[in-house]
Amino acid sequence: MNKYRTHNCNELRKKDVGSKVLLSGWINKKRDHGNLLFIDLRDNFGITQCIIDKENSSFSKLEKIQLETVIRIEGNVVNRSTETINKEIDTGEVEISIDNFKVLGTCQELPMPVFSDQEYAEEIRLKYRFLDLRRKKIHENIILRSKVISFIRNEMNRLGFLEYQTPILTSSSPEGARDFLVPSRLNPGKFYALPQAPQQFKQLIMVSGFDKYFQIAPCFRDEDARADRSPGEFYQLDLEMSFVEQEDVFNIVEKLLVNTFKEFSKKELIFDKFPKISYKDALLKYGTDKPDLRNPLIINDVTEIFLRDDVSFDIFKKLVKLGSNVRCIVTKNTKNNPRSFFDGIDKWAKDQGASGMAYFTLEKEKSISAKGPVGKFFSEDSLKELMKKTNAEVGDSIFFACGKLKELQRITSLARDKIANELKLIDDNSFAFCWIVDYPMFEEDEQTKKIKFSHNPFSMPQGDIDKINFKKPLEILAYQYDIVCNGIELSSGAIRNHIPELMYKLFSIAGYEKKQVDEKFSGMINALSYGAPPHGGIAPGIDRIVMLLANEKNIREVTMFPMNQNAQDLMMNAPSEINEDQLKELSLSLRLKK
RNA sequence: GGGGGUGUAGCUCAGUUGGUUAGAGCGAUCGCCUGUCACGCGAUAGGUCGAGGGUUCGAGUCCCUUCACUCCCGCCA
Repeated sequence: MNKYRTHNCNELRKKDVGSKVLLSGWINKKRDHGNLLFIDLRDNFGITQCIIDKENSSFSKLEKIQLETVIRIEGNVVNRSTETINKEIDTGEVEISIDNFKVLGTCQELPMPVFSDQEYAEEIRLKYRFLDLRRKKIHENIILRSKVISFIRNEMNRLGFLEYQTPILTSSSPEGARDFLVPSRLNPGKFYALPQAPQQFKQLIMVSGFDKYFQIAPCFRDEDARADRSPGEFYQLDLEMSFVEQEDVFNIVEKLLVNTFKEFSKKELIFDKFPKISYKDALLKYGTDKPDLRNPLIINDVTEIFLRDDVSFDIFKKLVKLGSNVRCIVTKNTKNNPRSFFDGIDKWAKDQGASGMAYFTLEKEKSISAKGPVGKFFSEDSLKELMKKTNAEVGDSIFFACGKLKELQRITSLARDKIANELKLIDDNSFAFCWIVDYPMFEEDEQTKKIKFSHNPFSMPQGDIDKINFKKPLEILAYQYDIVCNGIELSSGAIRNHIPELMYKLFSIAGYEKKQVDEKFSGMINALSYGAPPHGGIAPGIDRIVMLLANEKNIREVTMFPMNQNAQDLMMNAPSEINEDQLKELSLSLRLKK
């Protein structure tokens, strides 16, 4: 018999009454009645109430013991009387009458309570993460994460994928995020980079003939954190397939995600078959390439209305002449909303750095008119035209924003969320997935005006290769796609370019000479020259999937040992200084800014 | 790099227009209590009001600087 326990803390039931048991766990809570003491003993599995009275010689020792001390309890399982049954816990019909106990791990006064639903400052949670992780919600999140990963592994195997590991110490790549660098002792002055993703390796795996690859892969990017973005490291379900087209990847990933989300969440999936939205359409209708499709509001471009002579809204008209656009959001049947709702949106838009949002409500008595501060500037004809363009009806309201395209997209996208939240149009009990497709291969760098890759340089351009017009690179679309769920970007992927000549051609447009490509991507370009299969893949973010399933807004709530926003591990004190000998061995010297 | 928010007891927070000795709940310590499950009751200890400077007769409160945490922008193929 194990010397610590015969049962865990969630095991004992009515049928066990009368048996002698050993339980080990943490003291979750004590209720001391002076002559009678209740102890809630907790472990990973649950809670069991234990009880001892003054007759017992251990009573006074147990009475003094700190919460969160680890003890072993020896006692008898006894029935609880009907009125003392606790339905909140699985073991609530019984309790342990304590014979004796033993301290297995002492506990000092706690820096933060474990048994509490209170929220704590992250600083203290991260410093004492081992205490924080004992708390119910986050403990369950981490277990969920494990189960999700294990489920995904099984599904991938079932779908014919095999898991292969790829190197953690690899080479720095010029495109993309900032690399984490690791100095090489054996090669003074040279550095490894931690992989931003196993992108090149998974393509090499395809060239090596393995057909279907996946990996729950750690990825490292030295970029600033966000609520949904860990600094430093995160995990992707990295996958790649040979001899596939875009649709083949879509079919596999849709199946996988639908199964995973149905397995682990009770929320409704609005679409089993994910709608496909082109990048261009997404920016117009939603102002962003990661739209929340639970939100029914749609953005319309109505710039043309402001070129009409019977519209006299001069502020917008002037801006339109100077190259601005006007876009609007229609809210259904909001004619009776209070003035404060409309002004609130306008004020909010100003707080977001926009020049505000104009609005009016469509009304009809004898003729159609617009009611609101700027309503008088619109003729009935122009209103009819507007209604036709936007599907607005009498009783609806329209919010307008005017600006240069990028800024306009930003503010209308935010406004779409804001207005929908105000009107409670978003059903939080559902998941809305979509594909964003047809990303442009290239884009213009706003500052340098140079052409650069807009996403992944290894993506395959769309269309017949012989007919691609390289003279107009900004018009070339790529077989590049993203998955978005509830406004969160879950993954991006592509059909890859496996043709070396085409690769050189595309890199030359982005300003790389053949020699540079050979140097920087020698492994890849070399491999593509020795018989590469057409291939493609995608890499859904594991942390974000678990975040959605756990209904959390912050990625640290589903990460066991996260770093803080400044990329520091407060528990392990990383990063830390290293000594002179270590530096010397690596042929490094520090040049710190003062 | 930039913008917003927060910082008061071990933890979560209150603290009015600048005005006497900075408070509460939880936790800790001590005492009382035999059926609780957020047990109850009483007492005690516990404070560089993030730090530095300034204004003032007087600063937790106003001003300046700075630090930490957090959210956002930039960044993240």
